[in-house]
Amino acid sequence: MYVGYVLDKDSPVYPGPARPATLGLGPQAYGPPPPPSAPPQYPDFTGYSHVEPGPGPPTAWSAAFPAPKDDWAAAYGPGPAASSASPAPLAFGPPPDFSPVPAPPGPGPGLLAQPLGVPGAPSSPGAQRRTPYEWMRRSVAAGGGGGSGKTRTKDKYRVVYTDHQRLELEKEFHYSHYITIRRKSELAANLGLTERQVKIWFQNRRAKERKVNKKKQQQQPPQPPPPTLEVTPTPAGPPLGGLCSSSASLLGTSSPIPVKEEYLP
DNA sequence: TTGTGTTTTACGACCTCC
DNA sequence: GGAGGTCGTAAAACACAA
Repeated sequence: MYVGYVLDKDSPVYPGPARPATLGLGPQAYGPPPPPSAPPQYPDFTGYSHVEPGPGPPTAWSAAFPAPKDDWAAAYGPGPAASSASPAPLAFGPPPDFSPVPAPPGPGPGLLAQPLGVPGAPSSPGAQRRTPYEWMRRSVAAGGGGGSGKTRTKDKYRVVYTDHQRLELEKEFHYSHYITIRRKSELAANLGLTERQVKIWFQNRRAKERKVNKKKQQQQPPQPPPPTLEVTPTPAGPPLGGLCSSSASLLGTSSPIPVKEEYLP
């Protein structure tokens, strides 16, 4: 959907493999559909401990992508095996405005200051409390399954993404709930995933977001509907309609959607 | 150790848009 | 027709209580 739009607008967006940090674009402006991303909307996004693979000893990151998926290799071509050889995944970092949540106190600057775990031991086995970010502690599980190319028709159809894969996906999702084609390609290449996986991850992530918001709404006491609700025109059907409807619930704001700079003429 | 509940990948069906 | 959207669901992975 909106392929042409995205493609047309996509080419000049990212001159390099990474989103230019100098763009200074807000989350709301990224992506053709109205990204329902707004800093206050993600109280559960408490920041990520960005485990930088860096030049240090190899972590689960490099071991998680031994080879491109067999059954996807034909459809998607050779996988980005270089993802394990270069720190490219980290070439794109959160934009300067990507700091909706105050970084927890601790060493290191910025959003990702809180250490996920010791590099090389990203699973924090000592952690007892089950947090919403439990996935941050279990990257090792993906070492055997990550990128193994199992499908539902095979013996093991589900793989577990590494912490770093999820981290980058979450960062991208936090930046925009809808990913452009170009960003999807970049992300897939950088993370050693297929574009299909990235797309499905975003779909599932949006579903999760809707589920969480729905639960929150159910937990909140019933509130009288706003007086303007009945006159609010319903946009076209899905995906825009569903998108907007979900976005409305997500955003809860009536502020006009700013047009991202890159999409301006 | 096992049972149970939750979360995470992955897919299919169906829809809209170009 | 193809792409991607939501929605529902299957099943693996995981956490936790008993």
